[in-house]
Amino acid sequence: MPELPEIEFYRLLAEAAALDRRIVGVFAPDPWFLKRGLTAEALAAALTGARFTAARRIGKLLLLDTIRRRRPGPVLGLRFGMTGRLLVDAAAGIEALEYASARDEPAWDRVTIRFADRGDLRVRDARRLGGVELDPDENRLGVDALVLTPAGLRAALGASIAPLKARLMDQGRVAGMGNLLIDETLWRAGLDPARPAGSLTEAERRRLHRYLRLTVTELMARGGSHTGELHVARVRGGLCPRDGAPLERRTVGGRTTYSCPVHQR
DNA sequence: ATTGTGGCCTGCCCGC
DNA sequence: TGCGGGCAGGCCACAA
Repeated sequence: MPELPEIEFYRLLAEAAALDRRIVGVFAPDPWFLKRGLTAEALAAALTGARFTAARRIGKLLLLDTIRRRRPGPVLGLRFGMTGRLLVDAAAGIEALEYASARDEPAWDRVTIRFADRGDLRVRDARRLGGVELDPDENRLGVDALVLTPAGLRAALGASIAPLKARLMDQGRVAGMGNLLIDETLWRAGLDPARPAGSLTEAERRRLHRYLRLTVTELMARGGSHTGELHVARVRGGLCPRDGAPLERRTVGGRTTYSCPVHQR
């Protein structure tokens, strides 16, 4: 599913292929996909005649800045939920998206933004868990996981008694981490996802910070959040790839969680 | 304020 | 072969 690495790929795709092209139309046939009262008409009115000037990302939120007649326009916010993909000129933003259908139906295009040169940018989302909005509140998101500092991590964890995993999933604290990425990170860092977030020692926090950055950047290089070492064993009855112990399968922070009871403490 | 829970949405896969 | 149910999870509303 799209987590930070996938959205960063989408950002790069948009940056490379969607900027500075004049928008001539918007096709948004699914009202459900338009958030915060946005309508297809309002979206078309906001974007027609405009161009994208920059592709930014905070966590899993992709932001496309616009300009029209030299004046800054609204920011287009794209969320991809679990099965969303970004397509520019019908080229896939990412080849194989975990849990996404093997099929690839144009009927799943929830928003299509057409450019004057006949190309287009689309959000294709089978399960409709993503969404589109104008001028999303960027302040609701915490620090992006890729630029999180040790001090930022300490602040994000605080003295909370909530499970470590739940705190890392909270997009208002740390933006960009999803279920797979967090399981992989905590598995590498040797930390129990159910540990109270505030119970980490200074050394453990440092270790978590190091592995968090390491895991995100490495999975980006490997091709996405589903390419981790833990991932292959992330099935019922799976064994820890590090020490061979049967992995524990639990719900932590409301999410199915796999962890190793031997080396994750 | 913090923490936890359930529902949304749909495709897929398993078991009968 | 068809079908029902469980499951996937990012995000949000809501409850305690």
